[in-house]
Amino acid sequence: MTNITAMLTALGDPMRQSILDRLSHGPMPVGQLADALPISRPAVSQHLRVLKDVGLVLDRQEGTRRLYQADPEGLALLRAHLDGVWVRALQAFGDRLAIEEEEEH
Amino acid sequence: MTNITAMLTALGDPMRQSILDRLSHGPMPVGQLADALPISRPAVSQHLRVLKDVGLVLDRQEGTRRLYQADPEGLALLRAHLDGVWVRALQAFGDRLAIEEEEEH
DNA sequence: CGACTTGGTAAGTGGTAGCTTACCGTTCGC
DNA sequence: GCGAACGGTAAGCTACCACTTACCAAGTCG
Repeated sequence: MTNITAMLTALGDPMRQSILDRLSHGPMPVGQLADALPISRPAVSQHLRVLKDVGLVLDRQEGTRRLYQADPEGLALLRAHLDGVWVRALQAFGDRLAIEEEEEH
Repeated sequence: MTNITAMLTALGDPMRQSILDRLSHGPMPVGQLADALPISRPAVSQHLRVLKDVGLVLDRQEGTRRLYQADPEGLALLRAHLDGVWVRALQAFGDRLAIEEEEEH
């Protein structure tokens, strides 16, 4: 299981998508996330754990609070992978069009 | 539920990730996918249905077979979204570094 | 020290996602 | 037309995942 697979699997949950999206705007403590979401604080903690384990989120202690934020490095990896898939799909798509073109004559 | 959310949720399953990855290399019939994967053909059909519903996969009838392939357009949407998240995270990350720099003096 | 804030962990539960087998529809070649 | 190849759908089962409540640990401030 590569990192990318784990990342995509982690992002399979809409709540985690929402959390990562919010954290991409800047650091946020757990409580504040829980206030903005329709789930309990422990649930948010569990989601953050998952996101952290796969490298999509960073955290640091700040007094009694713990600030989480999106990890640009992890996102870069995911982005690069998806880019590869997209490029290949585009290539395959273009190839097919070329073949059809060929067949018309 | 936007398309992007649905796409990410669909990609939450490793088997679907594998399927989309294979389809990015070119069109493939259902049976061939099932042969290459450790699940039954109906299971593959169900996954393809999900991927198609969210716009990540295209299909066309070809005689008795049905060819599936990755949809470059859908992938482009997903790519663009992830790009946005990444850019924001990078921005937020840079901002924080700048503040720390400031505080040192 | 002692109260309060903040958050991670444990245990338990309900819902659902993914799988299988069985069945049926469609297309092609003889 | 008939049989074979190919694939979608139905029904049912199991396992896991997201959630909740309850509890505990750590830091802060009076």
